[in-house]
Amino acid sequence: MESPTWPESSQSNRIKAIQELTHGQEWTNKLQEALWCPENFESDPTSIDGVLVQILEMFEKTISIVGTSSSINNATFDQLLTSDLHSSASLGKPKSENINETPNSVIPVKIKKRCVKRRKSSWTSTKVTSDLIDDGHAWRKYGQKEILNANHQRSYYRCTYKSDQGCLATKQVQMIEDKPPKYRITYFGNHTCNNLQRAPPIILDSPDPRDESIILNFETKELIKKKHLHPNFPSIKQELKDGFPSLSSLGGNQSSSCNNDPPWGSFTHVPQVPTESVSLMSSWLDHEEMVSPRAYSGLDRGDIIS
DNA sequence: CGCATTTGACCAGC
DNA sequence: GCTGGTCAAATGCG
Repeated sequence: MESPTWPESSQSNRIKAIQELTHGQEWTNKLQEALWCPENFESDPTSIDGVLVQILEMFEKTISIVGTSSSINNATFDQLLTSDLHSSASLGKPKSENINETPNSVIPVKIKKRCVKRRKSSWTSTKVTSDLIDDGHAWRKYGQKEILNANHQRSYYRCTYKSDQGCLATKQVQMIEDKPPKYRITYFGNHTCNNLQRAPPIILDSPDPRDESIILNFETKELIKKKHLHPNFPSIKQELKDGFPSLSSLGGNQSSSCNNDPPWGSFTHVPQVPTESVSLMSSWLDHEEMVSPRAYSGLDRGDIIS
């Protein structure tokens, strides 16, 4: 993404924002170290809380800085957020639809069904989890495939509101281990659909429910100690087929939210004693084009695509 | 009847 | 040509 043009009056704000983001990156690295090498923090577990607080403060400062900048109004910001989505949406249109714009061409459905455009580079987030819990979004399964060198099939999900609101968010669920069950969940794209309900927090792989964990609430900036799964989580139907559970309940016909937050909604759950690899903040912080103050501020961007 | 899932086929990228 | 991602008809379910 090309960097926006910043008027001189906003140049200082830009510098401040970059400084805050740089600090945030440092704190995120510390958090990553805490997740991957918890033994380094055993002597002072509260330091993890401190790191989280620092990250939250970074977000708050950056949001306020950018928010006061007159160089980017809402329309520009929305355009920056969705430009790639719009382009990919147009690219992803079935070939037949484009052809239909040409009056003289009539293609039999069976001959040329569609034009499948693969995503090239979009916002992604990957996590490994042993719990197939609801991530707060409504997903519809649209495919399942055997993957080479994988013991289990991979399931493909897209946002339920894709047809309604053009939301292009998708995710893939791949079982990578049987015992204990372990799944790699990869999210693609940001939710652009508009759903008023908030997403419940995502629980990142906490195989042992007795584990004491922290919920990071991006809205209230509260650190919530928890002992159990979030009460809002529905129980997961364990419909096993070929050793792979149906994720229908995970996808959520329940009161799921489909707002424009990152897939983990407004909460991020950080196990204090991670037992599995987690690629979370670092993965989406790497995609600078997706780092958006409004994405964190919980503002509704549902009217971006209509 | 409407919506979600299943599954074979199609298609792009490598 | 192979592989993975997506489509869409068929099917199932509430």
